[in-house]
Amino acid sequence: MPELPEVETIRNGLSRFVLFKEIKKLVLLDTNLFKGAENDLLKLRKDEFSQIDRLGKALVFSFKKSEKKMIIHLKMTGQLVYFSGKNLKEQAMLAGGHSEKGQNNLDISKFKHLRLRIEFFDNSFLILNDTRRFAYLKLLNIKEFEEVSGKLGVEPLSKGFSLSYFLKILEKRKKNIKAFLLDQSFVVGMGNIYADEILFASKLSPFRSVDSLDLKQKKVLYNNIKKILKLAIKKRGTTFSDYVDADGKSGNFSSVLKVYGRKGQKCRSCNGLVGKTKLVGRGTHYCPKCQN
DNA sequence: CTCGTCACCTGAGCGC
DNA sequence: TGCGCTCAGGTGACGA
Ligand SMILES: [Zn+2]
Repeated sequence: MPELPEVETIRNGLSRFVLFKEIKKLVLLDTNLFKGAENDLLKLRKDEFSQIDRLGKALVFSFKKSEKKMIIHLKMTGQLVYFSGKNLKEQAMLAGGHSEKGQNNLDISKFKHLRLRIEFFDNSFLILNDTRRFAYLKLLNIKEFEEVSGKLGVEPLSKGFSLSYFLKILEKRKKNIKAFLLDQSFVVGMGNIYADEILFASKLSPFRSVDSLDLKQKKVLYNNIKKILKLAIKKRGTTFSDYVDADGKSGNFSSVLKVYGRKGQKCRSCNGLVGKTKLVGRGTHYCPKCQN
């Protein structure tokens, strides 16, 4: 899935294209995506998206008329792609999700796993493509939305994520440190890539438990969570090497990756090799020499 | 509480 | 070519 920096990049991209455009219809192409009543989707006709927010790794669409919130979680392979509707081959705009190799020519025929199409009256449209079909769309009323958001941890780039708060949630826990970073009920937004990168930057072994960290290490970890996520957002995510935004800029964090996906390659900080193991159910990349 | 495992799905890559 | 296996950016349920 896109992790926090990717979702933030998607949010920014989409906000430039789909806000305050009159919605024609939402065409559900895979009932796996949305389990609610399809009639609720039809009710959005002639409404408009008024705002797009990010909640952890999910996108939250608000409407001009409807009180409901539309939540889209892209999970592992979901993509949101905007098409202007004028020239399918040239004016498509990858506004989100993982880009795949050879996908820089965004002809719609390249998207083989369409799950949703949101059509606007000006003939532009947004598609949701998702190979593995883990992505979901939910339409929630305010109460349901607050229930969902209430279960999530703090936003790491918000004011609420203070050092003292971080130290507090680390207290009295024996959880594995990587499992802690991945657990969305403590701090949202980190996934497998950034957890590995943040632990490397902090010179902390992914095998450590939370209660083994001293104060200095906790501070370093805290600072790196913010630093790495901010840098990744600045680079517009790890998975956007083919992405070109409205200004024609492309960017990617993948060139900055230190350990993720670099098994067997030379560590960027020492002369050792990047190792890989399975930890808390996930492939985990680390440098055994640099991280203790 | 914390961990491991499985499930949800599909496709890519690799060894044979 | 094809088969079987492992792996993949996420998350939730279940049992030890
Ligand atoms: Zn190293």
